[in-house]
Amino acid sequence: MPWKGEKDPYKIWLSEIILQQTRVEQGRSYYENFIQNYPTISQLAKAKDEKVFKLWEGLGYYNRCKNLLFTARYIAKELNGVFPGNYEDILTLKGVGPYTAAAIASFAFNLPHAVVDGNVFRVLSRVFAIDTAIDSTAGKSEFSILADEVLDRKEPGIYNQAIMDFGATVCKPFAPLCNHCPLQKICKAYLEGKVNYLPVKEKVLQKKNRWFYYFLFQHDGKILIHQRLMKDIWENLFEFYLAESNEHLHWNEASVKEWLYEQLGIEKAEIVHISPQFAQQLTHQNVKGQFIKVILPAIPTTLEHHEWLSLQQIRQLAFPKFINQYLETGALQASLF
DNA sequence: AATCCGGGGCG
DNA sequence: CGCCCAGGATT
Repeated sequence: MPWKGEKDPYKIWLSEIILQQTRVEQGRSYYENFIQNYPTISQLAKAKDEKVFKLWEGLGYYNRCKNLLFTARYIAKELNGVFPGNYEDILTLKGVGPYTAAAIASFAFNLPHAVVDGNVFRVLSRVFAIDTAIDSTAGKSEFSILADEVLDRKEPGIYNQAIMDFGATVCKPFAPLCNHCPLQKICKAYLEGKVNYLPVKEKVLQKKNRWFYYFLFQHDGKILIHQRLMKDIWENLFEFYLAESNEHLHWNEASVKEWLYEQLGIEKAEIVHISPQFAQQLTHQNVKGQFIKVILPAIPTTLEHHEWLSLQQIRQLAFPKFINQYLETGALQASLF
């Protein structure tokens, strides 16, 4: 990893935020782009929200990006640009929880705080054959205490890196390399034949189905754009005019015109195109939908206080992948539609 | 304590 | 298709 052996708390913090629930190979290029654009925390603090979100586009969990900016500005202004140097103060930073605080404290300042991430849960649950659910409050507490007990207090940074590397490459979720494992003789799960049953999780997550029908309203060379600011998926990202449904709707020119009239009072509209179905799987919901291009000769009163942007302005904005899938088909050319 | 937040990779 | 990923915030 490019940040291995790194001692700059800014770079460690940035990489750890990027790597929350994110594979190293997925986050690497994002990390490099951020460091190239913002080599120091004060430069990140001065950045415009829109540019930072554009850099984060596609990485997911967009509140990480919001908190990243907030914390950069907090450190730049309130702490004179000096990154906090102890676990308790690091933990107070927005977007920084127990894992990230321990990672920064141990990697940057060699302080004795044990990281407990998905790798550590897995390694400890197997080596000690603990079947307490890792997603329960009791489990989090039990594994944190155990992780602290087995931490190497002389080299906490190296130890933390090592146990996570070990979990990622040897003690893997599926098909772990028990045959070559140096802990074979002391691993309780291996000795008891329980490796494939650990760690234990108790919660099963439910998936919802949602149908997103996006109207690309064009008027006078501009398109209606909306920023998602509600507590929902894709917070702070941009989108077109959204009609959401909890069921599959079948659109044709007549049903679109009827919908436009009944919902928005639009009488004159040219239905240019109705896209095929698009879909995206999220961790906790399935999003399906279509995109409908509409040219409006006049802006209806119901759409007056929305933002209308040119293609050039739209290209600067960060969109969810669901929309980018559609845009990548070449749906928005220079001549619009 | 329960629920929510993305997107990618892998078997 | 289900699970997991160098987790955290909110309610």
